Amino acid sequence: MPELPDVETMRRYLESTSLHQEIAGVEVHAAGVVPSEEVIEQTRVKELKDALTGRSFASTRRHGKWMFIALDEDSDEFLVLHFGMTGGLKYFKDMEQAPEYDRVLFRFTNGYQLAYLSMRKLGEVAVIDDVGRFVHEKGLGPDALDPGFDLATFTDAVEGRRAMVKSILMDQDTIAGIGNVYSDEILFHAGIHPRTTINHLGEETLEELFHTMKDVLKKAIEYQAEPEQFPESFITRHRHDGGTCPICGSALESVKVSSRTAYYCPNRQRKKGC
DNA sequence: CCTATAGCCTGACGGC
DNA sequence: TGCCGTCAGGCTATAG
Repeated sequence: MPELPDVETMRRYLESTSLHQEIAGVEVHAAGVVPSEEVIEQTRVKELKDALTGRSFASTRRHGKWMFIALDEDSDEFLVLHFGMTGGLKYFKDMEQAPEYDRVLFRFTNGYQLAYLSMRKLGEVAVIDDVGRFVHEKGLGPDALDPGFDLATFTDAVEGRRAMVKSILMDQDTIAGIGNVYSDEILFHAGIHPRTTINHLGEETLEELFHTMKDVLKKAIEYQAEPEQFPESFITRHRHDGGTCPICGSALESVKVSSRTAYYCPNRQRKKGC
């Protein structure tokens, strides 16, 4: 689930539910998501609780697949969330409504609580004091939907590189926010075979790829990153064994790229060069 | 620079 | 039904 459109949807969900309420307490049900060596695990959990209790969520930001939540209006401290492959958020009141796999629970004084869920515990919950530095230290590239991330920046970033185009799209150091599913969706609409090496794309195709990337991500956000709501022309709901192209009806094929399974339409996505 | 692989963690699914 | 292998929308570290 959690690629850029999903995280953006969750960010909006958090904004519409959880801002400006005092945090009464924090429960960590699975310390695994609070990064630490085992010996200092309890210390890190305590740090998280101490940093949040009595504060409130003031505003949110997102960079790629990372969400940042400001603690109080003029604080430099941020709660940072990453959702791994199976993470999510749920705001609820009664414990009967508690979701499965709630790893960290932020309890508000109004009796409601926000749960950070992660079935596979592959995400991360931490408190940081400088978003810019955090993004820099992670080596993240520009957020895919940042208006400042324009065509020229994109072509500069891939200039001289010869990796497969799907690998480039998924490389968080190059562009932050795109994962396996949306790279497939983007390449499908751009008509590019996932194993095409990027140096074999002509200038025009590269430009089309860039605009398609922006369009697909924006469109997915419009539909709250819910594949069931996506237009029929999207490949996401069809990207499984036995799936067919929603446009031409061809049987979809799959191939490994960066150890991930890429689904594509062999008719509409011709390998270009290489 | 690039690819492939393993590992983290848990659950779903298919085959026998 | 149970057991086993494989795979899954993430990221990192490592080797070649």
